[in-house]
Amino acid sequence: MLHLDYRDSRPIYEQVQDGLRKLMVAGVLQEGEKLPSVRALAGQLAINPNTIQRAYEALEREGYVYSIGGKGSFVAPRKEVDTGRRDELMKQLDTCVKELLFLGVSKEELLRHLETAEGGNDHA
Amino acid sequence: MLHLDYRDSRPIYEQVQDGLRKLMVAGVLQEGEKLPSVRALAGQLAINPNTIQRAYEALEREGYVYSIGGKGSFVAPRKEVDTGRRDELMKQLDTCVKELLFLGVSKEELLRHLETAEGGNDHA
Amino acid sequence: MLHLDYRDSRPIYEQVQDGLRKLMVAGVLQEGEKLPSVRALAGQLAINPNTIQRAYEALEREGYVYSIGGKGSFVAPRKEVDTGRRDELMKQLDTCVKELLFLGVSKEELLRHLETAEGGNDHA
Amino acid sequence: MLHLDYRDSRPIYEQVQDGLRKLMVAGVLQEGEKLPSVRALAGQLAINPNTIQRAYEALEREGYVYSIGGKGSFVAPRKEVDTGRRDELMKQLDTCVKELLFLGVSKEELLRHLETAEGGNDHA
DNA sequence: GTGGTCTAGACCACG
DNA sequence: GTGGTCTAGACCACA
Repeated sequence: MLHLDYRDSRPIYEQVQDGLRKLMVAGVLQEGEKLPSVRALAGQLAINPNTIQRAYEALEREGYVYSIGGKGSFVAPRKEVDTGRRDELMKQLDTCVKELLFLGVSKEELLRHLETAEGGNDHA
Repeated sequence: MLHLDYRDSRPIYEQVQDGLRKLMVAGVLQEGEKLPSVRALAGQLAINPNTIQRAYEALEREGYVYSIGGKGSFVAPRKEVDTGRRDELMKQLDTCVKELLFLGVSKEELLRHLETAEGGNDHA
Repeated sequence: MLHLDYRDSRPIYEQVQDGLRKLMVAGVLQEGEKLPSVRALAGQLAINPNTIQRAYEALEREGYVYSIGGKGSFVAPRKEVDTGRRDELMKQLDTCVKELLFLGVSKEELLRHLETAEGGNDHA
Repeated sequence: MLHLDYRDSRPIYEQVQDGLRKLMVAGVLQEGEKLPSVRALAGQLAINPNTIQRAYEALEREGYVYSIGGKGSFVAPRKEVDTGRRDELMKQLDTCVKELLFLGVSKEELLRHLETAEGGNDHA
């Protein structure tokens, strides 16, 4: 379910964080749904529980997840995601597009990509 | 010319790498143009030459720059930029757009952003 | 009457404790008034009676509440609130104000805030 | 320099975080000044470096501190402290004042406290 | 049983 | 030498 690459320079906890975020964005993990327990996911990915914990904490700070001690961690309503996250993504989008245009990708191809991207989440 | 932020969490060599790449994307550094020598740039930015060297090497691996032993480093034709770089950017764009849509940003707003982004490079 | 947020990081018993204290401070629960029984409140909030019990005990330690075995818990006269509580609040106020001033909030703004805050309790 | 209370319910890393923040607010640690290294402070307080690290991370997220890998952690300019921190303090101030008034502390005494509080930082 | 905290000790990237 | 990451294993508060 979650892909880890130990040769990647990005830390493991960040890969877990990004992977889980993607699952939520894709709708695989739905609002209110319980994430695997820290220990369970750690076992499944064969990494240390502390590392998973760290990923969960980061997601909680982003507003993607909320944790209830003794109960588990759950997918938060998307409305509660930190607005700073949106700004960050916008900036990233900008840099990305500029370089792609520079590299010769046509605006049409980018637009086509935008259309394709929208599948995967059924805006409640 | 190049802005370094020592308080940024990103390592210096990466800031140099990204900064130079942006200059090339923006057309400030044009194809075939010679980059400043490692020692010159290091002196100008008051940092260790090793750090500059590392940035140049990374840009060369990306295909943005080519080196001629004893002559220096030069801006490569954009056609020679590693295709992996383009793919990576495309993937990043995709992830970015998906998450933004998920967060409630309208497709119209994204399109508007796309139009705005294209300014800055006036090439064929 | 009492708002519980299961997604809050604060434990439930503390939310109950703070919630009841606020009701007393606001004058909704008046001196001598009987608090709901542990079992009744637990039922109403759909939580474990132990959790309510713990909140009541904490309020009693603070002096906000006194219990009469077999009769229930009652709102204490405000004069009987533990002086330690007052000192603690004073210290907290101090720290708070110092940091706000440090962060550039003007003394005038703080005073304005002070005036606004006093509404809500109409006692001698 | 920093007081730790193991019997306090608040976690150690939070006590360290609050303690350092107070030192910065009081002007004991000035803008740009280097904080003790993670290991040094850990040794001095006789606690684990990871715990200190966590406090530093939290302060960095608040904007009170910035870290440069391999160099150390430094006091950030106060202008860069997260605005959310200010809001949080304002809310805390409000609750505090309301309860103090309820407990019979006169408005005059609170005002006197406000005047007293301002010593300790020489707004550059 | 869960998340949250803490310890002890290790390795790495950075400059 | 520094901060950053990770592991292994422990204990606690909560409900």
